[in-house]
Amino acid sequence: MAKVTIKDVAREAGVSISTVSNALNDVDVLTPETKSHVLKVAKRLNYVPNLNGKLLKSGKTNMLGFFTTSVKGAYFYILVESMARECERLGYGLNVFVTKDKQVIMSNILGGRVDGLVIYEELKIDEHDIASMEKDKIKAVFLDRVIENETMGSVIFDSYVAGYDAAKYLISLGHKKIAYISGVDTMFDSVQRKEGYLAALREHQLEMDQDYILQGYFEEEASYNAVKSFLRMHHDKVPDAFLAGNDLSAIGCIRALKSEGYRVPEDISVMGFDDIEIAQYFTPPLTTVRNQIARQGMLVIDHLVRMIQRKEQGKLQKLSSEIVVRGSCHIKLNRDDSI
Amino acid sequence: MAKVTIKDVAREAGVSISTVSNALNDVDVLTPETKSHVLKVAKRLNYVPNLNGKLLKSGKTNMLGFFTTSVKGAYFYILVESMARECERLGYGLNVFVTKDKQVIMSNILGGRVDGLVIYEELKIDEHDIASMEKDKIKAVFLDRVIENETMGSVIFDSYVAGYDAAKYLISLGHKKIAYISGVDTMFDSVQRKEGYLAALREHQLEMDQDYILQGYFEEEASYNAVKSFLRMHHDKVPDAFLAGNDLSAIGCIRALKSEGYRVPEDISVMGFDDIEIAQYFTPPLTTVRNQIARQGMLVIDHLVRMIQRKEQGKLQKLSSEIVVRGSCHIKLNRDDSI
DNA sequence: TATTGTGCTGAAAACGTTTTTATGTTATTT
DNA sequence: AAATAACATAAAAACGTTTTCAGCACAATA
Repeated sequence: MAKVTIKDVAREAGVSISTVSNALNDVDVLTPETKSHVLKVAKRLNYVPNLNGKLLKSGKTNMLGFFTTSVKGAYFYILVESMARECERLGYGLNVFVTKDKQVIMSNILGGRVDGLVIYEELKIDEHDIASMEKDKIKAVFLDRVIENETMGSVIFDSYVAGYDAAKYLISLGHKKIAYISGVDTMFDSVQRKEGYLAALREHQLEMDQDYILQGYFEEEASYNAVKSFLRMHHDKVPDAFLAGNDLSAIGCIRALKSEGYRVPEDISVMGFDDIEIAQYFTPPLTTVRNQIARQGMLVIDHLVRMIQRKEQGKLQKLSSEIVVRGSCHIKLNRDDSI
Repeated sequence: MAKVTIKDVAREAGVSISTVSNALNDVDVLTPETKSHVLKVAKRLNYVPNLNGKLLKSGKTNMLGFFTTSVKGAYFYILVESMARECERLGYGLNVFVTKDKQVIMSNILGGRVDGLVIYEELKIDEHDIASMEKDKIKAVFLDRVIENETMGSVIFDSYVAGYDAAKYLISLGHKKIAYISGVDTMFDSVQRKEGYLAALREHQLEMDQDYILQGYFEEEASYNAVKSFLRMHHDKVPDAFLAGNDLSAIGCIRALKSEGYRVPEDISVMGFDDIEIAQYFTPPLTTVRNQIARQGMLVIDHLVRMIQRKEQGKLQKLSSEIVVRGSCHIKLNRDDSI
């Protein structure tokens, strides 16, 4: 690589290195003629500053990093896209690191390649890592973990409220017997959604039959099987509605219901979470709960930049979600129960 | 940021800077005791090497960059995921830059932050940029642009063959009157698909009515409208099959056909391109042509790494695609035309 | 004319590493 | 026992920048 350095430009222009640097960085101390001459030479030589040298000296990268173990799924591309847009607006570059190797991540974080970072968990950044980041005053925002200290914060979805709102919506349609297709019990969001659902039921004094909690593991197939076997075992207590832990579960559920001869939404309402792309194209189009992913991306970058530039403290932000009404739920007019 | 540097470690361990460096980098020249002592001190101080200093000196980053204007859509996450996996296997980190600012991109590329790069076009990297990259011996692989020189190559999908194969498949089902819903005429892939389709028709001496080429712009709505107005204008020559430029167009097409009273696939076959996630969930499930995206990601990284490590030349690789048979096409038994 | 002030530019230090070369010690050979 | 080889460590140079400070013209002041 026959790189042209600042030295070459200096020699070629017949000035010193510092003069070149000043010209390039708009330090207002040079004669207009000197400056324009230097710039002309730099352009002629196709000079591009070496970032490593630059950063080594200045310590600022104007780069934010997003660290994640995966980018699979619509969640990530919406998130990354919105973060990138916000970064651009604020004059930062965004840098996505996809790796499962914690060592790589930590050395990039602490090695000074980015001014701040966004972290999507799963990779077990433990207390010790957090502590050493805190000690070094690393600015970071977490996406699915609650952290709140001097230099680190979180922007998360309030899944409890989401679950609560969803259940409440089904109740408002007149449903009484609402089953839940649970996700993965080790995931925070999954648990929160279920808790929210349970809270809504409790609040309305609806029966909370243990049989009404199925295990769907956030998967279509597992949910299909769970619903199918439930229907066969419990002819006597078919629910009015199913609230599924995510849209895939809802789809599996609907397929199971159809194959057992039920119509959705005429006979039974089904509601999901996430509003995945498929949701609107499915038959029936899925009523679901949508997280404000793009909003999360925007907020996370804003928060990070404020911590960097204005030395603001880290804080916890919770995002509400919105119900997307489509065609998989139906108003239930139930004469005996009406006022 | 109270950063601990190599100097601090040296002082604390009572040895010189170079000894610390050698210990950390496994240069086999130190007494085991010295080495382990230094490592112990380094760990105790929580020392993490500054990457900028490191890179400045060594010139190697062990990082590959992916430069793109957007990551929206399933294509990107499959691609990025597979690139990341391959990078990990080969001992590189992957770094995704999402920006529309060509300046940022060029300065990162030429500024020495990555050892090599993958470029997704749209951002108009012009001949001048390419030339300066070539001069500096930058290693790069392009994803949707044909480049082949000393240090740069491409891995692209052979859309011409894909279009040809798709049309041929429809012909093999017995269809004679095959309409095409065109995409965006300025996009390379779009044009290639259509050319392939036309070639297949020509080869089988099927009629190539200009009216059979509709404009769908790769959009659902536009395709819906195009098909709808076609059907209303040309009752006399309804096609046996539609080949749509992408799956969204196919979906729009099917909706239009249904709303005009045609059944798919019983009356008319419809085929798409891309195999987007929705395709399998749509009713009817879409028969389509799938690109080997994950394969592309793998190949592109391999190629890049071979250019970097083994000084191989850049080359052009074309990826074939595969037909995914689902439920939107039907065998047409046409008595009058059979042998 | 001698002094001070002003405006540009250049020299040199610094950033945190790696790598090359130098130095000093101990072991080996003659 | 002297010369040499082998080894372990230290010192210094280098990577490409930015930045601080010194220096030099020249004009303005006394």
